[in-house]
Amino acid sequence: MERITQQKIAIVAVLESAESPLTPPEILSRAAKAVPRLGVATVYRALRALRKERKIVIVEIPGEPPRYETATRGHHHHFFCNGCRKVFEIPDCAAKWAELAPPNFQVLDHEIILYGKCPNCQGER
Amino acid sequence: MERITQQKIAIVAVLESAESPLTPPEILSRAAKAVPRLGVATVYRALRALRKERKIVIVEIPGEPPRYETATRGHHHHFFCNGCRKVFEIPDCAAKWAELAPPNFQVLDHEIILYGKCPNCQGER
DNA sequence: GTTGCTGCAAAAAGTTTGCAGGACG
DNA sequence: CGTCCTGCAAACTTTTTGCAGCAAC
Repeated sequence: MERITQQKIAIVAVLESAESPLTPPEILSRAAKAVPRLGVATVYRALRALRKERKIVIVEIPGEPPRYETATRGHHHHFFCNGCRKVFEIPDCAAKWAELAPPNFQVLDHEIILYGKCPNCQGER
Repeated sequence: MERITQQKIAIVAVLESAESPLTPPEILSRAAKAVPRLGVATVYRALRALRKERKIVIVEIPGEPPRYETATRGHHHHFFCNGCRKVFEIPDCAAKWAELAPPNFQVLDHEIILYGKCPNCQGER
């Protein structure tokens, strides 16, 4: 049903070797090194397909363009640096967020984003 | 510097009387009842101005279009119902999220979103 | 050899901007 | 009455779609 193409291979490889989540244009320019004639449409189609296969995950931070990362990192959340505008991973998530919801609300999932300054950006701006 | 216009008055009134955060098209159609010739551009410009004045706040939920709500509700977070796709307010936020960040990261703000089923949508789908 | 995937270009959706005229203070 | 704001249309940005040819199985 789903074919394994050079384009998808390249996109997954790019995300695997990325130090942080990437935007579609970033993915395109990096993957184009392996597949020169790669186009935007293919990137978007591949991202959608890979997401459906649960191979990658979308990272959406308010006010920022959508980014993507591999799904091989397990459950975690993100820290967004207001200085360098990079996304960092927050390793674990010890919590019972369900308790925050009002009674009778069934909590199935959650998303947490922290904002601040990463070690390199403290004291600036 | 900032003028008080009929358009902004109408937009704020719409958001004040809204039961949940609204998208720009929703704001436009509701505010147009008070200001018939209201256009999209004005809505976007007013939303930006009101946001700069800290009168309203943007609510961004991954996979959903941006929504806006009045800033008069104090610090809180949101619950997104996977059934009816409506946004609910989570009253308070008892937290020490700062502890989640890795050492040397300075946490200045945070965002939490819960996903699940609201009371009306449980048992469906 | 099929059939799904790709690349290109055009289209859609959402948001921003330029400009002439009108409303606010 | 000067200036900021508005409405309209056009421009932009980001993502999606149509279609002929190509590549995966």
